[in-house]
Amino acid sequence: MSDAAPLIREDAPATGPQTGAKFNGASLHGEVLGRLRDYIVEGHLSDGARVPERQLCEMFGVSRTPLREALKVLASEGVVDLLPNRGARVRTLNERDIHELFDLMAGLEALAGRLACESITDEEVAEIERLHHEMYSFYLRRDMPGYFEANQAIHRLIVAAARNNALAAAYDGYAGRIRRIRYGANLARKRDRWGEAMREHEAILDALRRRAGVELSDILFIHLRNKQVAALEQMTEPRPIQA
Amino acid sequence: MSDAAPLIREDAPATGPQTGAKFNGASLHGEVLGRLRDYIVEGHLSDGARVPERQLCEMFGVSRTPLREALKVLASEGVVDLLPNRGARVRTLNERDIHELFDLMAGLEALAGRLACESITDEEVAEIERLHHEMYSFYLRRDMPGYFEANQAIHRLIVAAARNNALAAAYDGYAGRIRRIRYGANLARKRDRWGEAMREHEAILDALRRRAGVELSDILFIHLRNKQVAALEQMTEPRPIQA
DNA sequence: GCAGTAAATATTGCATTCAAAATTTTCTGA
DNA sequence: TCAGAAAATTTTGAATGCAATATTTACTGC
Repeated sequence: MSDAAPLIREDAPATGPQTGAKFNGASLHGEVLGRLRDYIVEGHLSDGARVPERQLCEMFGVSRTPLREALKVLASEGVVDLLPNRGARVRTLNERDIHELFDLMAGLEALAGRLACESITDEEVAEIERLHHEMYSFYLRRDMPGYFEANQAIHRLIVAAARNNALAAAYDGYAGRIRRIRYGANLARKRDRWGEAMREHEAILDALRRRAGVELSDILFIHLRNKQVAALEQMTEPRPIQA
Repeated sequence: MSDAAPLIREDAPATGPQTGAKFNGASLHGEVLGRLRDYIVEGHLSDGARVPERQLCEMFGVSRTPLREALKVLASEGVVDLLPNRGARVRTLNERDIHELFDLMAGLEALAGRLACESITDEEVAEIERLHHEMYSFYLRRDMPGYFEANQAIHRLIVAAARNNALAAAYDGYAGRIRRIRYGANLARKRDRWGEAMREHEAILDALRRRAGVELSDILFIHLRNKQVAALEQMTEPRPIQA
């Protein structure tokens, strides 16, 4: 099992390098949390499978303590379920969960839009306008990845303009959980839905320019609801995400 | 060190009895999490004070492992901050934090109202009506605690009627964090604000009856914004909560 | 064969241990 | 007396140990 040396963990499998700046590397717990969340959200432990504690420890090159701490946090985030004396199980999102999360995100973005109108600067609006035009040209060129990126950037800017860290944190958290589904939804974007989305974005930009908070809020909600429909269609139709 | 008997831990200080049914007693971690969160949110560790790990362990009668697991979760909830190698610090809510949380709650309730209108049953509306009238009579009698209770119940029912567990979980989480401030806000409710709140509640009920989602959403948001103003006034005016 | 049970194994939850910080206390020399 | 350094102490972060519970495997009687 364990030979003597490896405590130093410089040889730990794939721990150091690829971690980038993304995870809180200050503590093992922080790093393991980030990596494990990604690992699970990315679907590597698909299905309601038992989370193999020991195995993950070896994989991350840490002891069970920080791993288990990370699991508690993931449980509180709803990423895994904790069964008494039976460990953690991956909580796979069923259609209803996705529906709920999309609605919640829609509500958060609607809120962000409303708040943003209260304090967004002309410069920020200009930046969003710029991104909007960029996105539009991606649309004309049928460049999905580019479009997706610009789209995300706009939504992020709106959330940032809301000047509410608690909201931003909540938004990021949920966005992380459904990012795979969102991406899938965009991949399968049908031509007509795409055009519709562009038109909605026109309305978003317009409301933002006028600082029409309530209106923007409503448009954003509907916009995300429509995206949800597309995502759910994509989810059920082709294949259940992981075959 | 360990003689045979004491593992049973029936003599653990103040662990068993007062735990009530509130916390997830299935695991020590779950119980400690609930109790520690309460302990902190109730203000027993006020100010940005260092969280005394050892002391809390004794107090809860557990080892550091479950306590530290709980701390990680509380950190992810924003209740404490984790300083590398320097432990956890109570994160005290400044005025801005409270403003942010109130706005976020307002957004969540606005969402709940909108969703509720999509699927609330006549029975549920009737129950809310009943509570509304109850609340009104508390208002007439100037019975603050009773009013507060009925008020909370109405808001909870609206969230429940949204049929969105993710939303409900988020709502409960944030509500827990600011419950002390909310209570304070209600205690200090000025006569005129109270009457205003009642009128807003009339409008809420009316919109709910008509299943006017967008309208209800807007009323709820404004209602909570007004409550926020009252809360912040109360917060800054009298004294900073803990002397 | 195979349902049902008992032994063997693995996993879990928590306590304990230990090295590396951080903090506090004690010393030192103006 | 007191600023600054050194030593002692405490606290932290993480690994390891251990009893209790689950799970798997091996066995028994049909």
